[in-house]
Amino acid sequence: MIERSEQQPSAANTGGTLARPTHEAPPPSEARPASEARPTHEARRPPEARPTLESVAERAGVSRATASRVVNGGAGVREALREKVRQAVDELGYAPNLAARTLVTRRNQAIAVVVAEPESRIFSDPFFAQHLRGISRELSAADNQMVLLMIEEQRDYDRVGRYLAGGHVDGVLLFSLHRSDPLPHIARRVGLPFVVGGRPGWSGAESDRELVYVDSDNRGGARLAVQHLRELGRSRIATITGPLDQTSSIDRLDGYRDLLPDGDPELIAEGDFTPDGGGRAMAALLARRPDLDAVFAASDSMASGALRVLREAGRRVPQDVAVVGFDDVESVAAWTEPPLTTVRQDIEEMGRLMARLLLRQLSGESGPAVGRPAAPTSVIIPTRLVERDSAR
Amino acid sequence: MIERSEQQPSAANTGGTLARPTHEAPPPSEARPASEARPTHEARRPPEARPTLESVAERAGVSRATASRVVNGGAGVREALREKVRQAVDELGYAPNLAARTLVTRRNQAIAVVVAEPESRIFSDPFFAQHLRGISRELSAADNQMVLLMIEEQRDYDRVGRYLAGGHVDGVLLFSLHRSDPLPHIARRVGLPFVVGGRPGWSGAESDRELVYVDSDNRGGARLAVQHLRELGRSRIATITGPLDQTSSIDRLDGYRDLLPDGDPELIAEGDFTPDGGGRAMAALLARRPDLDAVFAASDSMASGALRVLREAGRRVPQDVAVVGFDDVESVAAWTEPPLTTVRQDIEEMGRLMARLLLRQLSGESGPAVGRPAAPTSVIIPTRLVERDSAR
DNA sequence: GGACCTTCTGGGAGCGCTCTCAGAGCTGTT
DNA sequence: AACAGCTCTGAGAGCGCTCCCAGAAGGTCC
Repeated sequence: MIERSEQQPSAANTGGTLARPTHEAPPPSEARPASEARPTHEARRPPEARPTLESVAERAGVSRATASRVVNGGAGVREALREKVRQAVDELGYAPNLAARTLVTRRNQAIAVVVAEPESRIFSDPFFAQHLRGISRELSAADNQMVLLMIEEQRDYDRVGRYLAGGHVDGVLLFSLHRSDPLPHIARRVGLPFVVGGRPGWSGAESDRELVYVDSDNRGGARLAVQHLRELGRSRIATITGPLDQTSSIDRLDGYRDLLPDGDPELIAEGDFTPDGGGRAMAALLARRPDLDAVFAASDSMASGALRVLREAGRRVPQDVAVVGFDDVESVAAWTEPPLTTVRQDIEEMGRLMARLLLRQLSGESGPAVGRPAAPTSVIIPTRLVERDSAR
Repeated sequence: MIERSEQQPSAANTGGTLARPTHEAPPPSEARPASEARPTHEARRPPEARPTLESVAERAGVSRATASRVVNGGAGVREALREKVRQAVDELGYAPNLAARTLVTRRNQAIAVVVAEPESRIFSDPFFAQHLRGISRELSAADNQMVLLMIEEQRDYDRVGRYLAGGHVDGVLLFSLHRSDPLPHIARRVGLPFVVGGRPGWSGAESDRELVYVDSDNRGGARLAVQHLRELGRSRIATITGPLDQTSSIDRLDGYRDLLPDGDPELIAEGDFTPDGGGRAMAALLARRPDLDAVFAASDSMASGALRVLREAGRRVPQDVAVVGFDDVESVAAWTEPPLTTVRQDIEEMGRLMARLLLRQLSGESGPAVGRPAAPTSVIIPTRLVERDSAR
C-alpha cells in the first residue's frame, strides 16, 4: 500500500524499476499520521449542542407546540407567528432530530432494501445500480430514505432481522428470493410491509398469502426473441438457459417453449449466466445438433461466450447461426463481435415500481379502511427487442 | 404493462401475433386488485404493541435499568438475573427501539453513503455494487447500517443536507467529488466526519483542511500498463484518456507521462470512458500517427471501442497494435476479441477501506484525546496488471 | 352586553431508552 | 459486633419531539 498525505506523488517516485506494490494491503491501522495532526475533533465533541425545537420556540417567543406546528407545515398558526418561527429556524440553523420524531410518530421515512447476495446475480450483473437508482428516485420523491442491507452469510439474516425488528424502517424491498428464503417470514413477523423484486422461487407453505412482486416479463421477452428468429426464417432454434433453479431462467425457457412446444430437447442446454458457461453450453449444442441455425441465450453474458465458441467453430454469425441474447447490458451487448441482438428490460422502472408499490401499501395502512386503494398486485414490466447484427 | 395475480400467464396468452406490450407502463394506480382482497392490514394497525424494555423488566421481575444492562452486554449483573432477563427477551421477542436508543446515546450505528451521480461514472460502470459490498462488509462487522443517498438534481443537495443534519447517521462516505462540490462543506457544517472515495477534484478554498480519501493507484496502474507495453518492445505507444476533468483520468495520464516524458502529444487522445468515445479517439490516433504500435486506453470500455476500430482498420491485435485497458471489468475485458490485457483495481477493498477509515474516525472521537490513534491519512490501493491476449 | 362559537396557543404528558446516583445487601476486617 | 468497602440493583431524570386538550382571544348574534 502506498500512502500519501500529499495530493499527488512526486514524479520522483517513478524510478526506472517499478516497485510493484504488493496486492495485499496492510490494515490501515498502519497508516502514517498526516504531516500535521488534525485539530482535536472539537467540531463534534461536545456535539456542539444542536439547536432544539425548544430553543427555536424560545427565540421566536412562542411555545414549543407552536414551533412544532410551523416546522411541520404551519397549519393553524397565524402568519405573524409563523414568520417569526421560520426566522428563528433559519438563524439557529435548526434541523429536527429525526430520532425524537420517530420515537413519537412511529414513522421513519425510511425503507430497507435487502439484498441476499449469494443467491442473486445482483453482484455479477450491472443491474444493481439501475435498480437502486429507480428505487431511489421514487423514494426520495416521497422524502423517504433507503437503508441498504446486504446478506452474505447465514448469520447475516439475524443481523438483518434484528435491524428490521428495531423499527428503523417502515417497509422492506426484497430481492430475488430463493426457495424458503426466511426474509418474507421475518418481515411478516415484525409487521413490515414488503415488496419483492423478481418472481419468488415458489409459493411454498409460508407464502400462501400471496406476495407482491415486480418482475420483468421474462417469458414474454423470450417469446419476442424466438419469434424474431423465426421471422428470420430460422427453424432449428436452440436455447441456452440460465440456472434452472432461478425463476427468471425458468420463465425465459417457458417463453421459448411457448413458441416451440414440439422442440427437440437436444436444442436446450443449461448455462449459468456466465460467459464461460454460455460457451460450454454452446459447444454442447453444436456437438448434439450441428445443424442448428439460431440460438437464443438467456443472458448477454452467456451469448458473448456462445459467440466466441461459434467463431472458433468457424460458424459465421448471423449468416450460419443467428444469436439473440437477453438483458441488453450495454457494455456487453453493443460490443460483442458482432453486436448482439437482445431483449431489453427496463430495470430502473422495475426499481421504481417496487418502491411505488411499497409506498402505496404504506399510505394505505394509515388511511381509512373504507375507500382505501385496493391492495397492490404484482406487476410485470414489459421487455422489448433490440436489433443489432447478430440476428438481423 | 401486464399485470397478473396468477404466478404465471397461461400459455394461452401466446397467440400467434404477439401483442407487444407498450413500453410506457401506466402508473400502478391502475393495478387490478388481487382476486381476493387482502385481509385488512391489522398486522400493523395498531402496531401490535411491540414489547418494550419495561415489559421485559416486568416479566423478568427486575427494574428497567437492569434489563437494559443485560440487553447491552449484561456487565455487572448477577448471572441469575441475567438469565431471567434473557429469557423474558426471548419469550416476548423483544427488540430494542433504535430511535429511543439513538435519542439518548446520540449514536445511530448508521453511516450515509452519498453518491452524486451525474458527475460520477458510478452508474455506467459495474463498480458500484462492488464498492457497496466492500463498504457493507466492513460496516456490518461493526454493526453499522448503510443509508444510501443519491443525488441527481441540484435540489437533491438540500434533501441530503437536511437528512445529514437530522442526525440520523454518524458519518458519511462521499463518492468522486468534483470541483467545488458542496458535500464536504455540508458534512463539515453538521459536524459529521467523512471519507471520500476517489481523489477529490482540487483542494480549492474550502478544503485547505485536507480531506481523507481512498483511491486506486491510477497513476501507478498506468505506469504498469505502459511499462508492460515497453517490455513488449513497443515504442510508439499511444493513450486514450478519460475526460480530463476527472482526477482518475488525470492520474492515469500522468502515469503514462511518467514513463514517456518526451512523448509525442499526437499520441494522446481524449475519450469519455464510453466504447464509442474510445473508438473515436482510436480513429483520430490512427489518422494522426498511422505508425503507432500500442495503445493504453484508460478504461476497458474505451479499449473495447478501440479494438473494434482497429479491427475495422485492418490492424491485427496484438501483432500490429498491442492494447492495454484499465479497470478489469470482467464482463468486458475477458470477452473482447481478443481478450484484453488490463490493469485491475481492487474496488471492493476500496470500499472496505473507506468504511474502515470512517469507523476509525468515529471511535477516535469518543475515546480519550491522549493515546487516541493518529488521525487517518488518505490511502491508495495498489493495482496490478492482468495479462490477456491483446498485449502479450 | 352577554352567551356562544371559532380560531389560536401553550402546558404537559409521554414515546422507549440510557445512565447517574443513591442505597440495599454482602463480605471481610478489626 | 460494628463498620468499611464491595458489588448489585432500581428510582428517576431526561433525550427532543408530537399531539391532546384546556383555555385565551377574538367574533358573531340576539
